[in-house]
Amino acid sequence: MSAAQPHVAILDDEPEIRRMLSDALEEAGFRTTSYGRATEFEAALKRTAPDVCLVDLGLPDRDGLALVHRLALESGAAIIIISGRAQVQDRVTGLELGADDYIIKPFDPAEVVARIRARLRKHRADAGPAAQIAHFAGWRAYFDRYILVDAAGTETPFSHAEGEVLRLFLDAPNRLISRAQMQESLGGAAGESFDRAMDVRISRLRTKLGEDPKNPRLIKTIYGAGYIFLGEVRWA
Amino acid sequence: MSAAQPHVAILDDEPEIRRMLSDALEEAGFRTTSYGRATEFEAALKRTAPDVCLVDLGLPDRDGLALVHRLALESGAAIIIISGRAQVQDRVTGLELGADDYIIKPFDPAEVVARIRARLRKHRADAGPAAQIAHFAGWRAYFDRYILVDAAGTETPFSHAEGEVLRLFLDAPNRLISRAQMQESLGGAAGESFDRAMDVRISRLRTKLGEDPKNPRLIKTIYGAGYIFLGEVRWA
DNA sequence: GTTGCCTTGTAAGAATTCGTAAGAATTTGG
DNA sequence: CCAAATTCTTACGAATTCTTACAAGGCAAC
Repeated sequence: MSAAQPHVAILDDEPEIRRMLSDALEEAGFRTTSYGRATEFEAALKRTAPDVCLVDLGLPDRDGLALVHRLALESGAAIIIISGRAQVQDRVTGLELGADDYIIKPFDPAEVVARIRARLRKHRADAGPAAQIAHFAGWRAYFDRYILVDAAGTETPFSHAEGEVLRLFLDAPNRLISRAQMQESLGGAAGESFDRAMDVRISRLRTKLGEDPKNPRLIKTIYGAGYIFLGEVRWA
Repeated sequence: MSAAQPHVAILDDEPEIRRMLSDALEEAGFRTTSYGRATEFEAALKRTAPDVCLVDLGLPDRDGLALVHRLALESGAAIIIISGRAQVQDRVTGLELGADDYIIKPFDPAEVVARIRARLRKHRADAGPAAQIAHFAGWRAYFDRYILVDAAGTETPFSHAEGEVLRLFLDAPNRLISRAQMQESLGGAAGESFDRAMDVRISRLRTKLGEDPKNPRLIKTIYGAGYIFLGEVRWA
């Protein structure tokens, strides 16, 4: 896969549609090349290897499905069919022949972008799942390694239970989280375990974050309502 | 990925739809498990790792999109949303949150099958033919010769049982693997053999990898949840 | 066939994690 | 300022997991 700007190749015989797609895709941060005929397209494939191919089936100069089939076998790119043929049978055969997705005309460019992103994301994820790291208030939380790192670089391990609470906070900073919400998000089954278990989890988490019990700066208690995590959080 | 029969997990609150999907999928050669509630589904995920998850967004007991998001981060499975909400915006957010595909109700089972196949096909193609050599954290593991080689070139043999565990880890690095999942992937028969056998395998593997028991850097224990293998893995 | 080495599972004691209980501290309302 | 409710923290115990030790089984060399 190309580095920063994934390359999307567009094959459609209608210039308007090519234009619409390339505009939307470039705005979304992709590099695009467009072709109106299958022969041009195939010639270009010999020079460059796009990450994604958007192929319209209704081509004047070649059978679209055959082209898709060849692409699927020979190219490593993700192949997305765009077609006016909306029958289920069309979609099934397109997918069976090797397409990775099938979008029906008329389409919304936003959905095309989202589907392309989904394909690329999975591609990348297979190489190695993105590390889940959160930065906040001088801390870094590595959820895959279960450690906290402070500004000085000191590592502090945290347990799974503590990590669940921390993740909940970091996913919704500066927002009140009621005790009931926590129970539901974490404990799973409702109302079983003792309320105090949650307190203890939070208490232990606060200790590891070096909070002053008298004056917590990160995890604040809202008496009678719940908790709130203060600070700016950046996920990487 | 599981061997011959890929495993598809179905989460939908309507029994009729579950039935229709599982029938179609099993006829197509998949193994299926069905769940009507998110809690059941999540509990099952701790025991087994499906290859594909079909998730209905209209769940009674949990926010479907939040569930999809968590799945995308924590599970290696392909995630396909099935939903009655047909707006483009719904589809875009679903895909942005980590879904690999979005199918609108009412759907044709044949298309669902085709889309699942498309996901699995790409998955497998990326994985390529079973590689025999893995590089990670300065080590090289030669699975065909049952040998570990460290950065200095020193060779350490490992046994078949140890190799099974190691391969499981290297196939899904930086991802939590529950004890139950390991049993299913390795032990074959469910629940018979003593739990401790797995511990001992891991313990021996850790020893060969020169792990510090107090502070393991490669194979981490997540109390009550399972194990996680840390590091970048490259197969050759 | 026997010996010896290697692999694997089982058992038992040690260590870690997490939930519970109980007393202390804090906040709210009057 | 006092009483009641809520929350915090410490200590303890149950459950889970780690490691070491030992025994059973397999395989190769002799």
